[in-house]
Amino acid sequence: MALSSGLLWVAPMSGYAVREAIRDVLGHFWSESFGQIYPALSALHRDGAVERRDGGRAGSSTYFLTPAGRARLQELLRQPVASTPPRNGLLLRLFFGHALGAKACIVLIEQARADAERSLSAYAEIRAEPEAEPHAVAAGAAEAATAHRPYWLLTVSAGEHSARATIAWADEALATLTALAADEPEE
Amino acid sequence: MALSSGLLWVAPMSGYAVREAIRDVLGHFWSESFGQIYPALSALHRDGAVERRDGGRAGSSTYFLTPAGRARLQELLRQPVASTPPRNGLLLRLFFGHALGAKACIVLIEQARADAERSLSAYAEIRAEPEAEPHAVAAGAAEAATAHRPYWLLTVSAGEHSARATIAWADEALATLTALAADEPEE
DNA sequence: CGTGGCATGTAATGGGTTACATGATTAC
DNA sequence: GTAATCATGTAACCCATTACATGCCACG
Repeated sequence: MALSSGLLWVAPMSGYAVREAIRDVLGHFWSESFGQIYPALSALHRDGAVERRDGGRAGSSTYFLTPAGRARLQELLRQPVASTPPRNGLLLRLFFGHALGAKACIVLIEQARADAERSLSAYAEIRAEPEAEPHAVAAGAAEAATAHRPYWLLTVSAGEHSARATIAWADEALATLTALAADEPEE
Repeated sequence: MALSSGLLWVAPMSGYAVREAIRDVLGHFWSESFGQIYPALSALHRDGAVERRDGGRAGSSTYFLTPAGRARLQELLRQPVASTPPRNGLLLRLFFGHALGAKACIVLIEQARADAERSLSAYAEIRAEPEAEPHAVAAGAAEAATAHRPYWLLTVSAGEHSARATIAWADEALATLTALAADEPEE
C-alpha cells in the first residue's frame, strides 16, 4: 500500500514530487491520489521509515528513506502480488454489442485503438530521452536512478507490448464488426 | 454499475446464476461480488427494470428484463467508458527490481507467463465448445444467446491478444533479466 | 442423515477518490 | 500584482469486498 513511497529509494523528494513521479513515471501501470500519498508518508515517518528534512521552500519538506525504511520496502516487495479484479468497461460494452449496436461498438474500438497509439508515442518519447529526468533527480541520487532505469524500461516494454496487442486486436475486431454491421437492421 | 445485470438480456436467470455467469462468461474482463449483485437486482426490481418470478426451487426467483429495463441498459451502455486507474502490482515490483533483486523478478515474470499460458488454454476451451453453455440457457432464450456470441468472441479475442502479448513480453524481459542477474552481487 | 451445492440477503469494514482548506513562491 | 505552480494536509463520501447469517434441496 505504501509501496509507491518506494520512489524515495530512487531519489529523496517532497510529497508533491512523489505524486508527480507516480503520474509521470509509474503512470502507465500505477496510480495514487493525494489522499493516499500524504497519510502514507506521515505513517512512514511515524514508524521511522522515512526522515523528514526542510526542503528548499518554506513549508516544504524533503523525505529520505532510512535504512529501516529500505528494509521495510524490500519486505513489502516480497509480499505476493495482489491481483486486482478485472473491470474493463470497454469489453463489457462490447459483450453487450448486440444491444448497443455494431456501429457504436466500432466507435468504441476506434477510440481504444487511438488511445493505444497515443500510448505508443508516449513510450517512444520515454525511450528517446536518455537520462534527462528534469525533476526529482538530485546530485547524489544519480547512480540510484541509473540502476533503476533498466527495470523501468522493463515496465515500458510491457506497456508497448500491451498497446501493440490492443492495436492488432482492434484491427481484427473492426473487420469482424463491419461484417456484423452489414447484417444488422438500420436503427 | 448495474451494467452486469444486463446478463438478463442474454437469458432470464436467478441472482445466483448471474454471479456464476459473471465468473464464467465475463470473468476474463469483469468481476462483481455477491454484495453488489443482489442489491443491484433489488434496485432494478424497485425501478421496474426487472420482473421477478418464482424459480424452480422454493425460495428461488428468476429475474426477467422488462422492456423498460432493456431501454435502461441501452442507455447505460451508451454512457462513456469509465477508465479504471491502473494498478499493476507486478509492474510496480518490477520497477523496484533493483531493490527486489533480479532473481526475484525472474520468478515473478515466470509466474505471469504461466498465468497467461493458462488463460490461453481457457480461451481455447471456450472456442472449442460451440454453443453448449450448460447452465443459464433456457429454451426461449437460445436465439438471444446466439446473437450475443460473436460479440462475446470479440472479448475472448481481446483476452487472447493480451495473453500472447504478456508471453512475448515475458520472454523478452527474462532475457534482459538474466543478463542483469549476472551483473548483480550474490546476496 | 449429513455434506455440498443452490439460493438470498445484510452488515461491517476498508481502500481510495474527491473536494475542501490553506499558504508560499515564481513567472509574466 | 496576479495567476499558475509548488506544497501540505484533512474530511466526507463512495464503491466494493468480506464475512456473516439463513435455509432448501439433491445426492450419496
